[in-house]
Amino acid sequence: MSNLDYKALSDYWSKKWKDDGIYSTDVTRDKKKLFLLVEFPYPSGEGLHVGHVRSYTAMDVIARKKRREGYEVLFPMGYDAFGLPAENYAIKTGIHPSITTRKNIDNFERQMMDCGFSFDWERKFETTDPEYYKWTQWIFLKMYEKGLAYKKEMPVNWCPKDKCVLANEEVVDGACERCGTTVEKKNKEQWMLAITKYAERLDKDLDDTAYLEKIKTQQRNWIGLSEGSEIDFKIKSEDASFESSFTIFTTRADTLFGCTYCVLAPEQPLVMELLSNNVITNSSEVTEYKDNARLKTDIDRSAEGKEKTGVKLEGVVAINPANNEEVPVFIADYVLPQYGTGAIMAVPAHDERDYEFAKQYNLTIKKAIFVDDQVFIDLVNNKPYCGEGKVFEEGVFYGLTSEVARKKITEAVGGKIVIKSKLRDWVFARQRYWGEPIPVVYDKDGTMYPVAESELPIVLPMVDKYEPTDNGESPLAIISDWVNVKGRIDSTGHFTTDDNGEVFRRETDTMPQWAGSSWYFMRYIDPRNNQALGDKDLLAKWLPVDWYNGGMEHTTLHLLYSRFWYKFLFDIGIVPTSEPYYKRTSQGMILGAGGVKMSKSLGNVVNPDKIITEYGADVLRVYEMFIGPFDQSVAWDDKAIVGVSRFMDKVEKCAGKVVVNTPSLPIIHQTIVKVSRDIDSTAFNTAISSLMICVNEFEKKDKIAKGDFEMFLKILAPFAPFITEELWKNLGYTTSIHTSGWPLPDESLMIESEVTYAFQVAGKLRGTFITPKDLEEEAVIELLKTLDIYKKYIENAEPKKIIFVKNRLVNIVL
RNA sequence: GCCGGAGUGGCGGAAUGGUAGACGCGCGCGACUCAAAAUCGCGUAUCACAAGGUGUGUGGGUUCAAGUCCCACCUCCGGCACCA
Repeated sequence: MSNLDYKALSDYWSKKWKDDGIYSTDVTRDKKKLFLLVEFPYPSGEGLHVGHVRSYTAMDVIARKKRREGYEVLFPMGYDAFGLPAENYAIKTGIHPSITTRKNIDNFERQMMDCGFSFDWERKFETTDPEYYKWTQWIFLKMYEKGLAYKKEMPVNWCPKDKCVLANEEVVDGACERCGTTVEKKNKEQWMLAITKYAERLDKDLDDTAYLEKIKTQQRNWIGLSEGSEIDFKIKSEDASFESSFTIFTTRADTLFGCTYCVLAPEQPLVMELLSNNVITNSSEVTEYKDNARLKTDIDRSAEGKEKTGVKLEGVVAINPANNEEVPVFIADYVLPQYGTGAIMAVPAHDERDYEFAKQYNLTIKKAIFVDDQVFIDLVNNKPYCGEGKVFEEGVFYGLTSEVARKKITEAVGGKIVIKSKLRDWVFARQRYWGEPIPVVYDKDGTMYPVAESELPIVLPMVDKYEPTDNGESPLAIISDWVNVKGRIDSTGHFTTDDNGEVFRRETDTMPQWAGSSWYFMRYIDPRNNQALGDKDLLAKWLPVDWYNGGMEHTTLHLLYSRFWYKFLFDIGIVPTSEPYYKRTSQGMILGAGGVKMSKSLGNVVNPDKIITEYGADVLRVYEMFIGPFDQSVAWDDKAIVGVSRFMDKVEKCAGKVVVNTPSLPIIHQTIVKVSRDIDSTAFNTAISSLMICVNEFEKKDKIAKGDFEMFLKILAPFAPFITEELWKNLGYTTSIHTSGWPLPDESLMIESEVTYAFQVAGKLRGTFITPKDLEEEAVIELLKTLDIYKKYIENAEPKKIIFVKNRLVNIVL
């Protein structure tokens, strides 16, 4: 066991580093900048998770190395402190969320200090600070000004337990992401952010980033761009007394000739129009189906899976613009109102879903495409042919490939090529207390006005009750001296408070938790600025973030949302680039023993405090870096920690063998090369492995050169900041190891004088032999021929071919 | 169904096309000890007494040489999913 008192070590050095400010960033300094970011935590009552430690240690290692390579590194930390758990806790206990949050933050901070992360704590802030959310509200106002924030009556996802509206992204398999309650549909007037306006850029601009490929792919899938055609269909009553039209969206305009019916989403406005014009002869049936669809939750609607339902609109027909054929029109809930135009042309011969529906309702199936006999074969086999082909219809399009036909046919029928996205606008409001107030007011007629910038921040008032009201309004709604505010509307249409003015009513919805985290990284650059969200020159200098590491679970929500906000801020001239993060990486999850998810119910959650108490923070850090490939999920293994603990003990022991006058070993120079390269490529596990190999070599020696050991400590320091600092001090240094230069290997000392060759016969390994390094082929073969292994396998046979790879192998083909 | 990622000892995992299993855990034997723990040393893919053979999910292929490259599959994990 070690002689070191880890607790005392960590307390001493944490304080010293803080006092000396060795990790603080001078953002104005004229040095090469590097902005490294990790996701700031939500300060839950559970405290720091070993998953946080994995992510934070990894970037801490990078930060420590880069500082010592001469970069001005910005590596900050803060807290994403608004959110439901604190509020739900308040409902249960009556304790104000700010109190719970404060307590949790203090605990998180203590834990992060214990871990020795080299954050610049001077830049810390919380999203719940009014000086911070002032700027969250300010961004909202700017979005409102540009028409990107708007209110809309719409069916929203409603969690009956949390009494709260959820974003689509927060609904997982039809249930509330947080509490698992089945989500209901409810019509509400909602604040929305028009993220869909940025869909194309959010996809395209990924090209300019260095995100991990899987992160790009996941974002692209989520955004779901597809290029297709919008084509108008006429619709009329059978007696031609009524005429109208609708637009369909299709990616397969090449199959337009195979359209044998059309389908509208039940929610399509045209359906209402047809009903109110009394042109549908089975209106009661249609109305019933429509009402049913509206009540269904998304999960009911899709859970029916393969069974498709729909109702024919009797009394009307649509006209296929390609051939002027009359086709029937249906409403069916397999057509989604929010995607495309909420209306489709159905081509059962070439689309799975249309085919299935056509079979069910006995509709005509007409082929529009051929590929040799494939289409025929498929249709006989009871399945549609959904691939590409050539146009089958006689006439000007005959024989055109799908790709060409899509354009030509779209053109011919007066349609247009468009790009659609699966993305929906972001529901940007919660009827809850613990969030940023939305900075708008309403007059007595209900007309809405944004507040003037000078009014910001709109501070969240203290309340006594946190329970949302039964009609789903925020508890803020009953704080009358906050909700009702006297003021006037200025010449620009903005509200300012004025005791002599009229009474207005504040918006009582608050922003979702994603708001504060959508721009937090920018604030670190200039965290105390009260004139702007950040000094323009400093933002220009420090943005974008060079490297952002975080969890895969944030790929489609936080990452997308923050990219959207950032692009908006770019458009209004606040930030210098259109992408916020240059590089994005993601650590794998840490699972419990046996590879199952850590959870309280399974009782397999590892508390970092416990590990630190038992082994010290250095061991925890090194273990988490050694545990497995950084980007892969790994199972926690209590037993394996002792290996790391032994390693640290060996390092300490080696310190006792340090002498001045003994030659440098090649291994240390090789290790410097390996560790440097591995840190840069996030191969932390192999970096630790090579450090272990190096110590094992040291151990075998009676004496270790002081220079060698110093270099060793220097490259171990990013991983194990406490012990290395202590041993460094013991070597007689008075300045921190963490401010020392990153060591460079001595190439001339790095090279071993001998190499081991593999000896192969016809590709099979038959032995090894040792030669001086860098011998030429002739000399090596010469030497080989004198050896027993050569005589044994080759004897007097004449080699057909000799493969020689210098310093590696000789392969003799007979 | 679509899109990603991964399959290597008892386990976590290493391997610019060039000695597969580094490093660590575990296990076995030994040293130290009255004893145990800790520590140190040696060993540890597999079949075989041995010579030698076989081995990186499966089947093919390219190559002097394949865990690595190519083709066809299988399994597991993650994401998306009636997206027209």
